[in-house]
Amino acid sequence: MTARRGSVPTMHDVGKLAQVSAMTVSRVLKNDPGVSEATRERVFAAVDRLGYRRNQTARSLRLGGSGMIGLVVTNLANPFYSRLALGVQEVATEHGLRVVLSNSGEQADREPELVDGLVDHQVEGLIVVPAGSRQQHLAAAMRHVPVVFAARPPAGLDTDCVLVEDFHGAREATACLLADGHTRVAFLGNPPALYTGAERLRGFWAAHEEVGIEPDGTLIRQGLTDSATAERATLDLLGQPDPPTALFCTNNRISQGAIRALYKAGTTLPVAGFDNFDLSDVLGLPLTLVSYDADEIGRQAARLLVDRLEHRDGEPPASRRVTVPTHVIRHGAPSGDGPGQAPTGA
Amino acid sequence: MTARRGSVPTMHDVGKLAQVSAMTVSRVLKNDPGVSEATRERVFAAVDRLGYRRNQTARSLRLGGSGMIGLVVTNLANPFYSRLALGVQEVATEHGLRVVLSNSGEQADREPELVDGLVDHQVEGLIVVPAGSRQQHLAAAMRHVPVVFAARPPAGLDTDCVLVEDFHGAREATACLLADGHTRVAFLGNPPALYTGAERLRGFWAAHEEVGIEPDGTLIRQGLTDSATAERATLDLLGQPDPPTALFCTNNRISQGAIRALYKAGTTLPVAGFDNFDLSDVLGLPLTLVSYDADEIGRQAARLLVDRLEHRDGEPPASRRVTVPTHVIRHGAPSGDGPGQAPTGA
DNA sequence: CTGTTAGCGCGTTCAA
DNA sequence: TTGAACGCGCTAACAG
Repeated sequence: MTARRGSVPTMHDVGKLAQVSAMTVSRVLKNDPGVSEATRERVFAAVDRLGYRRNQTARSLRLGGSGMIGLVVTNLANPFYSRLALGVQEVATEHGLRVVLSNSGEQADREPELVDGLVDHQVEGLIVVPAGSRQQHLAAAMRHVPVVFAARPPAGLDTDCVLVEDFHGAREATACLLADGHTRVAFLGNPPALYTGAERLRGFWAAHEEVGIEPDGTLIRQGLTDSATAERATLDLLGQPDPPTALFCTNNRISQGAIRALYKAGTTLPVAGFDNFDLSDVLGLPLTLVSYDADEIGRQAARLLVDRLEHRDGEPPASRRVTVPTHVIRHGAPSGDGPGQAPTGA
Repeated sequence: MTARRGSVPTMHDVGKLAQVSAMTVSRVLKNDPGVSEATRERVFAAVDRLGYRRNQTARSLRLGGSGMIGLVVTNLANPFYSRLALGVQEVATEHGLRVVLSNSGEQADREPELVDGLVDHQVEGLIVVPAGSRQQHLAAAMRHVPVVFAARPPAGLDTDCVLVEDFHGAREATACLLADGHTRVAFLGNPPALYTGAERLRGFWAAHEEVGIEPDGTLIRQGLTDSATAERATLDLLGQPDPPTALFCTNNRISQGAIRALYKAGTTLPVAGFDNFDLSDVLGLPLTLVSYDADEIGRQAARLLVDRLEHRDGEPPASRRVTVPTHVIRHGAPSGDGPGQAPTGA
């Protein structure tokens, strides 16, 4: 019952069994109307009997299209990217496309081979969350297939991309803390070389300027890459002579690290951060989160890509930039007005 | 700079530019020793100039192997499965294999087409987390390629599979609650039709038997499918005349739903559950979690598959069943012996 | 309604 | 050291 070697049936085999040519089998399987009902049935019977399945590789070669698109993400273990991947899958499936997924593990140097490999496999297009700022390999890939950027913009490449409102979201969340009277808000950020890191810092800064406060340089920590580094940075900040009274974190992992640090230190501080995460509503902490639909980033990226694939033969449309909106969610401490979530807008 | 239509260069094009035959290009790209250094260089130059990439589809057709394996999971949004997918990726990459990922969304009826589609795409093998108990389509797929089951066992199919210690883990965690003196432990479980659901209930029951307690039927809720249903079930239990004094949850989503219910109800109850999850250590709840390495399930499954692929031509080895170990983690309430995690084995 | 021819891009086999 | 012929499995275009 396991895979029988040397036995994979071909159209020819099916045809022989059904007493027709391979061509007729092809027609039946394609639902070509010009086939008599009698032969149709014979063919289907033979297909069933042999367990025949069309060889999509051969079809791709003949038809010139693999029916696959490639997706490269930086870290599938981050719910953000798995949601993004689901969004891509959803739209791809609607269009009869299969998704080949690669994970760069945030190692920028691994990305080129992943991208090249996907191109070799004849994917018809690519959606990429670029891991680094070097993007020549993506330029090269664009000579073969359309490429859509997700979550981070292209650097000097003319192509579609889907972003979230990084600046706006960071500004808005920071403004919430400032409006609550905080004047010493710490910034816990990912590497500034990353677009999102830079952009969210800009938003943080802008919010301060709007209320006429200069952020204290000693409260700014950048280059945090995961929950553990964020935890250490937070503990460090708490131990400073003049510690912060609130925190702003640029992504979910950093927020979680900061929260863990506060927990271990036995302290509570208002925390704002980019990205919502599981159980954020039951932590009993004053939490201000920049939330958005990660699936939607994937869906939009897939739509842009599909659109380009469908207009392959005409003039390529001008490159587009889509932005997915953010909104701020506030969770209160349980001591506030009850344990429920405090709904909030801007 | 975008994909130039009608321009994808072939080996022939490269050969023309390098003034050799396509065959020689093929040899150069394959690192075939029998090529003069001079021509090698000319060929590589031409490859660079044209941005040539071998057509993997054509190679697959000729060589009879796509270099891809298929992975079907039920819910990529669940960190458990994205970790599993990462584990698969890791091992696949080591062996030069690419992973094509499909998400069944826990809809058992969608699974057959996903599996068939992957087979059509000439994947060399499949790793499947089966969504339902109907598995004929998987039997059919096994006629084409080896199939490894992950997280849930095959039903009447003779093939490899990787499981976690469902029974053992559930028994152990439940035993912890019972050892703490609880006699009314509620069971919040996923559908009993799922192997994991049944198995974990068995473990729950066994732990009770071992201390001579008969579980109260009114405290057993099965068929929970997500965090929301678990939350409702928990609230319902809490409102019963004779409510539970502790909870056992069969997976991460159910645990989270239960925790949310407790939070909303303003109550605290010891919770035990299968699967670890982010921030479980900072909730300040008495939490007993059955933890294990989800990546490892993927890695082991991939190893089993690769092993079969490598022995394709010999007699297929007898089917194997691998089990990934679990261990119990206990987090204390902050009122206990300090806010840190209480490390525990047992 | 059905079959034959040809070729998608590549690599194995054989010959030069 | 290099090239020509052939075929992997399938299907568009043309017979019949």
